[in-house]
Amino acid sequence: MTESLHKYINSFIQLSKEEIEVIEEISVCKKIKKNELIAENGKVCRKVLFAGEGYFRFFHIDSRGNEITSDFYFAPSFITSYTSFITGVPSFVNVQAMHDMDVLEFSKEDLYDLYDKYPKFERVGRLIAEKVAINSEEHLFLLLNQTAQTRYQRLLEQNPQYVNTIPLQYIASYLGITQETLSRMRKSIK
Amino acid sequence: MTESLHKYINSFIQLSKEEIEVIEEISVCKKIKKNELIAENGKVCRKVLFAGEGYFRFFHIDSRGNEITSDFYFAPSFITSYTSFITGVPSFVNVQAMHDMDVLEFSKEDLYDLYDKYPKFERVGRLIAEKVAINSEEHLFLLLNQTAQTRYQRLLEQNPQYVNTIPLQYIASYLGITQETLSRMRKSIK
DNA sequence: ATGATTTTTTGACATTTGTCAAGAGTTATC
DNA sequence: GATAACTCTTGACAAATGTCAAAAAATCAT
Repeated sequence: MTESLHKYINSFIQLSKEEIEVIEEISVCKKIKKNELIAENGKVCRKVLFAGEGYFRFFHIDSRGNEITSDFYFAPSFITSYTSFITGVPSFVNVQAMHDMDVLEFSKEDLYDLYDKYPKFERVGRLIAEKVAINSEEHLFLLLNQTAQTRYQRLLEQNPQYVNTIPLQYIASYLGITQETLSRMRKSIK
Repeated sequence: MTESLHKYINSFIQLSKEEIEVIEEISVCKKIKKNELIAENGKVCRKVLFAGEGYFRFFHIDSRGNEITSDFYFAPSFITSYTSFITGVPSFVNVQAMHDMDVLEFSKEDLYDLYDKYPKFERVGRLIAEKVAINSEEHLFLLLNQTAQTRYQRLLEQNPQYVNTIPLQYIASYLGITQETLSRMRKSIK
């Protein structure tokens, strides 16, 4: 598991032996159950997880009581309710694990300590924030510019290993359409 | 102008005299004309601007030749084609000034130098990246969860000083609807 | 395996939104 | 201040998507 984390961090910055040890020290292994919420609407999220495999779903309940899936995060990645973690405001999204899985957990305090003590980790923090920003920007761009059908096909192409296991209703709200429309769309693609 | 920049940076981190001087040294004052593109589709964006007043529009041309406004950025703020600036990939959005205005320009090289030399600026970089991420996340959330009408009213409330001067067509595509639909919506609100 | 639960598909119909075209209003320019 | 260029509104109609209800298919738990 820590193996997977190093590989991930190494994909954007080189860490020394010491730095690897330091981050290992503050990480806590956890087992997460399918459907478990790692961040919850109304609660402040004070931790970040690192997942080496599997994926997470971001969702909330809209004014009419429907669950709306706003995002999927595919491993390897850090996962948190980003806005809540950063600002300390209660999360408006729920973040849900879609599988049983092993993760590494980091507390906000430990992470901010790291930022203070090691400029290198401050940089890691910046790079990850930039990654999140770029990801959201792309998601936004796709939502505004591509039809639901194009976005669905893109999701299929980019995450073939997962997409066919995601319940249709989740994908539909992620695409901003109803389940029925997605079902019909799918049929017409074949 | 630099005055306004310090005030802005100070709103999230305290800078020393030296640090203020350093950032002044690498900033270049520029005059920007209304409608000027500060980042352009297909071109790599290697600079960040700081604007003390006014606002910018992010847009691109969709597959059918229509201009789609994907975002507005209101001063005070740093402005760039974020994804292109960070990744070095050609920008997919155009970023357009909506007024004549004065801005400060920073080159990528100078900024990255600053990151290397001063951990404090590395942190500023992180905080700004986080701000961008949070902003996109919120925009995404609104797009997926609120009706066009709610989003329009929200835009009105949050930026009353600008919204009534933004051409309707820009706002409409930002909301993901047509100009005609927005016009009818507006009528029904009154 | 079998019944229960969940997920997906389908149909009929209502509603929303888009499209196209024309006209009214506004703003800029000479 | 008249003309042109742009922006906004309106109407009639078409197309896309949503809603509700029910059936079919897939999955889960005992």
